[in-house]
Amino acid sequence: MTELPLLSGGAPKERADATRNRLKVLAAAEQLFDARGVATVSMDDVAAAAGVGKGTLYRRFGDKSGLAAALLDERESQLQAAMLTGPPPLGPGAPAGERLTAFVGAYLAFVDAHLDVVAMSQTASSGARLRTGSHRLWRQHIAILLAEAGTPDPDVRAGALLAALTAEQVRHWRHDEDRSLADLTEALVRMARAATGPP
Amino acid sequence: MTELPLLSGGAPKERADATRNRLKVLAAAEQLFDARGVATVSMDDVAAAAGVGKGTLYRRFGDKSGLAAALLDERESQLQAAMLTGPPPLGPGAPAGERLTAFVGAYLAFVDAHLDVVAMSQTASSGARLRTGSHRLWRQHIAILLAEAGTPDPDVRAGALLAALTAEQVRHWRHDEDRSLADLTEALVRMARAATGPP
DNA sequence: GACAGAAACGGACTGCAGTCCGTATTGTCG
DNA sequence: CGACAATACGGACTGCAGTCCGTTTCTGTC
Repeated sequence: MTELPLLSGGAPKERADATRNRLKVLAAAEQLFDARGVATVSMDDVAAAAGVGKGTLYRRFGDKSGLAAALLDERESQLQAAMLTGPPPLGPGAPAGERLTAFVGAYLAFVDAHLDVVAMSQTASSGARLRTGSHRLWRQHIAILLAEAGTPDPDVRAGALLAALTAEQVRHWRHDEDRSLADLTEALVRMARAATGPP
Repeated sequence: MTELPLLSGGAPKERADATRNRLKVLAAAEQLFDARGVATVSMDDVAAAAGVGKGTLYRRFGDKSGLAAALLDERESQLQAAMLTGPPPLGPGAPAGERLTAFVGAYLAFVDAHLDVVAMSQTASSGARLRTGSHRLWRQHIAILLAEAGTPDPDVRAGALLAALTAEQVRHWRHDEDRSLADLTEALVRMARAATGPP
C-alpha cells in the first residue's frame, strides 16, 4: 500500500473525474466482493465492472489489499470515533481496564463481521499492514490503556494483542475450530485482562 | 500446502529419482534463498537452478511456502525434539511456567534466526499455516503447559501467543522498531507469564 | 533381462497482480 | 474564451504462481 492522496498534508484536492472513478470503483468492488467472495474476484473484474482501466485502480488503491482497506474505511472510522470520543466504556471516561475490555470486544466484532475483507486488507506483503495508519492507531490506543493500567512493556503487549486479533487467526477460531463469537470474545477478554496485570 | 508423502500413514517409499530431485531442489533453493533473499527468487529460478521441471517442484512441495517449510524442517525438528524429550527447562522435568518461558525464548530465537524463510512459510493462503502439523504441535505444547499451570482457556491463549510470534510480527519488532532480540524476548516472556495467571 | 503398471517428470499453458507510458481530461490564469 | 500545466486515464505489457497432461523413468515380477 502506497500513500493515498487523502492522507498527505495539505489537501491537494481531488479532481472531478478522480472522484467519479473512485466512487464507481468502490461501488463495483463492494458489489462484486459481496456477490462472489473476495477471494475469487480479480482486479480485472473490478476494473471491468467499474468501467475503468486497471491503471486507475492501482494508482488510487495501490493494490488489492489497499482496495479492501478503502472499503473498510468507513466502518473502521466509526469504531475509531467511538473509541476516541464516544461514550464509555469504549470511549473516554471509564477505567483503562474496562476500556480495553470494551475495545477487544468491539474490534473482534468488527473483524468477525467483515472477515474476508479484513483478511484481504491484511495480506499486504512484507508486513505493510503493521505500518498502516489505522493499525498504528489501534496499537497506540491499546498501549495507552495498558500504560494507564501500569502494565509493563505496553507497546509490545499492544502489538501482541492485535496479532491475536488478526483476521486469519479469528477465522481459524471461528470456522476451523467452530467457536462462537461470544465464547471467543470472553476468552480473549479474559486473556487481555490477564495480560494487563504485571508479570 | 498439500500433504507430503512423508506424513502419511504407511511409508509409501520414495522412488530413487524422487529422492534425487528432492535433494537437488532443496540444495538449490537453500543456495538461492541465501544468496538473493527469499522474496526475489521465483519458483522458475529454483526449478532451473535445480535442473528440474516446474511441475516436479509443485508436486513435491505444493507451493512456495511449502518449499520454505521443507527447508526449515530439519531445524524445526531439532527444536521439537528438544522440547518433547530434551533436558529441562525446555524439555520435561521443569515446572510448566519455566518450560513455557523457555519455549517462548527458543521459538522466538528460531523465528528470528530464519526470519525470511519462516515468513515465506507462513504466507500459505487462507490460513493454511494454522492447519499445519508443526503449528498444531507448537500450539498443543503451549496449551498443555498452560493447562498444567491452571490457566483458563489454554487453547485460545496458546493460539494467541503463537500469533504474537509470527514472522511478520517479529520482523516488525526487530526491524521496523529496532528492538534487540534480548529485550523483545524478555518482554514477551513477561507477557507469557502474565497470560499464564488466571484472569 | 524384459514387461507392465505405477509413479514421477517437465515444460508449455493459463490467469492474475502489478507496471508503464502515450493519451485524454480537468482546473487555472490571462 | 483559449491555451497551458498538472493530473488522471486506460489498456497493452511483463513476470510469476500454479496447473495440466503427454512422456519418461523406475521397480517389482516372471
